[in-house]
Amino acid sequence: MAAAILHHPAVEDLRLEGVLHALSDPIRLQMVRELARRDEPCACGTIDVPVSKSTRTHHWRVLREAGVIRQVESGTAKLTELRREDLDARFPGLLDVVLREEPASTAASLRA
Amino acid sequence: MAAAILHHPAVEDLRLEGVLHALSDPIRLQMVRELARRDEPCACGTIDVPVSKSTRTHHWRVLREAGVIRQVESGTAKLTELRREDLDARFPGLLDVVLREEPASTAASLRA
DNA sequence: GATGTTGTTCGACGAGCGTCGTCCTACACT
DNA sequence: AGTGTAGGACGACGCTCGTCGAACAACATC
Repeated sequence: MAAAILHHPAVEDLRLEGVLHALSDPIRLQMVRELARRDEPCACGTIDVPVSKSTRTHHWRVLREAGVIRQVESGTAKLTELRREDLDARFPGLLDVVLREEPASTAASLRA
Repeated sequence: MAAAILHHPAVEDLRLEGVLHALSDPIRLQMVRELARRDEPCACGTIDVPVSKSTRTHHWRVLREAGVIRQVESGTAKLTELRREDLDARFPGLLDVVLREEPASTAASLRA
């Protein structure tokens, strides 16, 4: 791993399409929500999703390159966290929408 | 066209992933923004985007099936409008984020 | 009825995405 | 040193997506 420089887009380079696309996958949405729930940098391996290890790596990269998360290496682990401030600065309200949506709750309450 | 019944998902059936995916394409984003600017049902042919006619039809269908727009036939034309209230009810703030983003403005102002 | 306008349908094509398994690298710990 | 652990790199596979042109359908208008 050799402390490779991980590519993170600058705040002003965040593209709305990219962020929306990154968030439009169920697995990635799950990852982001779990990340938000913890509210502190954590090893990405500790967030489990029903896909293989390499697929997980792929999703983390998509999220990182879209600017949704930030990752820093720490030993063998890779600490991952949401870029809350950056996202809020660039697309105010977007993260709130995504995180407010409880998986299979709002729909049910609307139906009732 | 024979007054075919156009499929529109009910409010409670709107899925966040679907809406995000529908909005993650530059062309569709452009369509939605123009639709919002006009703020009234208008023939979808009057909104021009740099793609062919059939591609346009494709994009309108994606937006409709995701629940972003509503279309009703009127003669040979097809009146199209944003489902503002439905989107605001289901995903409060999302539409605001998408519409606030002026293409190539916020980034520039942040850079300055 | 002939022509024009609006929009759809139907393949087709290339690119990208999500997924996987396997191998590899780097650090940690005994 | 040897073993374990966290994660990446690579190649492959099938599917979906965005795109197009050509042909078609329905209505309007002359």
